[in-house]
Amino acid sequence: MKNVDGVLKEIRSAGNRMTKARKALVELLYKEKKPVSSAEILAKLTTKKNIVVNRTTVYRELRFLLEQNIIIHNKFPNHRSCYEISALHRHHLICTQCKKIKGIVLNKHLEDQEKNIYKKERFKVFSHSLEFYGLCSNCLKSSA
Amino acid sequence: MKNVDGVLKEIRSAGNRMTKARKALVELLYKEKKPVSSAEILAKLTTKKNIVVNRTTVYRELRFLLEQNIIIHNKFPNHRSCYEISALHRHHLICTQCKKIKGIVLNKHLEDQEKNIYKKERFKVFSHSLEFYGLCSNCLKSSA
DNA sequence: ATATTAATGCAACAATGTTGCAATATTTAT
DNA sequence: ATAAATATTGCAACATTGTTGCATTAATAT
Repeated sequence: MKNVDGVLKEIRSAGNRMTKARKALVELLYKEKKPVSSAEILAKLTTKKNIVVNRTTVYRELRFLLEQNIIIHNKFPNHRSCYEISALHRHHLICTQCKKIKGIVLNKHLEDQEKNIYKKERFKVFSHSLEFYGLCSNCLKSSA
Repeated sequence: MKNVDGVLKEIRSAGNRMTKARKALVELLYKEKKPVSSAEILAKLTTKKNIVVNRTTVYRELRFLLEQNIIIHNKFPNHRSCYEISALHRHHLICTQCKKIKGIVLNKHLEDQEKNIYKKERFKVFSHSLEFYGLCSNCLKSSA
């Protein structure tokens, strides 16, 4: 699993420029370790990194990172569109009340499923997403 | 598993009116048996059902059906927002090339996982989504 | 230090979804 | 079958998320 510096180096050696926005965005997403929305990214870049970037730039940067497969794009129901470092991707627990997202690790069962799917359906799986929706321990308490 | 008429009856007995748009939309989604986007719904209502409805009405109707838990809202990466009858919900195979979506049935393994998640994380799961992304048999052929 | 060109900001646009309000249609009761 | 009550509709205007063209600016190789 690549770390921040590895990814930054890789971007450079692929012939891409290292701008402050690009660097800050990758670092931010690595620090967050979970899906973050474009609006949150925009806000956190200015507050936490003191970097003022245009909305357009953020979207262009996100698209760039998506094309490089450095990040992935998550869309959850009743949630804003989110982006996260693909190397840090896990399955998610998504609280439908407070909207918090937490990554979890599951066992290897899904990989067997993917093989079965090819046998049965002739559909070649390249990736999957698995999300659980419900109430986190905090919201469970407050709703009790 | 409820059928179209059961659902329509249930809507009525809960004190809601049965308009042609509402009826047509539920019937359409039952017929499709898979996630459909708002734009597709709008188009198919006019072409297949000969019913002209405003965009606003479609969205309001979708929200109504969501609140009644009759449909669910799916958002897949690189895909339009989709809606499907919750009773017909399955896991999906999503072709990243032709964008076609197919429902599949998986075994019961996930339910055990949900119990484990509560034990480990104190997160109470109410629903989940599991999607596989890849190439369908057609697109596999044409890309070979 | 300079030339090259990738990345940026701005304004304008596109797609999807929401809201207020007056008009209309579906019910329920008569 | 008709009228009263109110849920639903259409329209226009707006919000959010994301994209595009174009002139300007900044990162890199030499």
